[in-house]
Amino acid sequence: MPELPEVETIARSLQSGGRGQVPISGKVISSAKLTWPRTLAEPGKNTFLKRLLGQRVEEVSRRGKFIVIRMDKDYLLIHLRMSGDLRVEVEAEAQLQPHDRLAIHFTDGYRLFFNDTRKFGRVWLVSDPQRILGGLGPEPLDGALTAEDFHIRLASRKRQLKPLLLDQTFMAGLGNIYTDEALHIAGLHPLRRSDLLSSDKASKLLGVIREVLLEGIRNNGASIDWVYRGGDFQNHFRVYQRTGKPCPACGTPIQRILVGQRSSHFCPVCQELTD
DNA sequence: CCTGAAACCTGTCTGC
DNA sequence: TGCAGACAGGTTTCAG
Repeated sequence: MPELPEVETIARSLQSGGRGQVPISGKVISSAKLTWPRTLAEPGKNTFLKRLLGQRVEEVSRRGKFIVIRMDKDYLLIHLRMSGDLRVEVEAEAQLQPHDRLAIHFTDGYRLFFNDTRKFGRVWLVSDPQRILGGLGPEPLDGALTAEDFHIRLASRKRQLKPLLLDQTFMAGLGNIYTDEALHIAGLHPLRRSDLLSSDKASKLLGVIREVLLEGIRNNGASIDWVYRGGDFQNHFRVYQRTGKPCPACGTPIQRILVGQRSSHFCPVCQELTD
């Protein structure tokens, strides 16, 4: 499900509340239940359950599409992949729901549930988060990433734009929705080659990526289908899942093609392959 | 290095 | 109605 804005929304709600969530910082873990063992990337189940006990949650943040839970001894890293979600409930109301894969119990009676219909999500318990997160590309919203840097990074590869933007080692956080939306606003075809973009176009693209991500965060992310409720960005899609509907800029019907096995939605007039 | 296909999963929707 | 097939927010791995 989630891309950067959805993961950011979830991380913020666990850190500071909001979205009907109770913050978990300061809570101490008293036990945990793993109902789908493959959810655990590392360490093994027994070590995981033992090492979690007694750890105090210090801070919840985000890196790329990972939720980063810093505790007093270790880090809990959670990747929601396609259908994962997190929720906090008080003990009196807390019940295992269908597709709950992991429940973490706190000493004050609250519980954190990891729910993941499609079972693609993964959890790591590590002392050094960089070992897992170190390969990620820059954060798109990090001001340290300049337009010039971005242009150089684009030019150093010979890739189709769409798959390159989805590559988390190139840039961390973009997924199928926000990439399609950004390419549309930037007026760039998803199959355009990365190394042939002018520095103006590259600069424009970075600016648009930031706009779209910030718009997503402002709307608490996008809620589609049965997964992840509470977001509103799905009502602002310009091209994503709007095949055949008019382009908001020129009225031409939106087209859908497969690029790297992912649906890509674009306007054939606003996003010409050649320019 | 780049691209495409397959795999990992469950659920929903469409068309015959 | 039933059932096959396509498709869904992501990533990894392998073949060419």
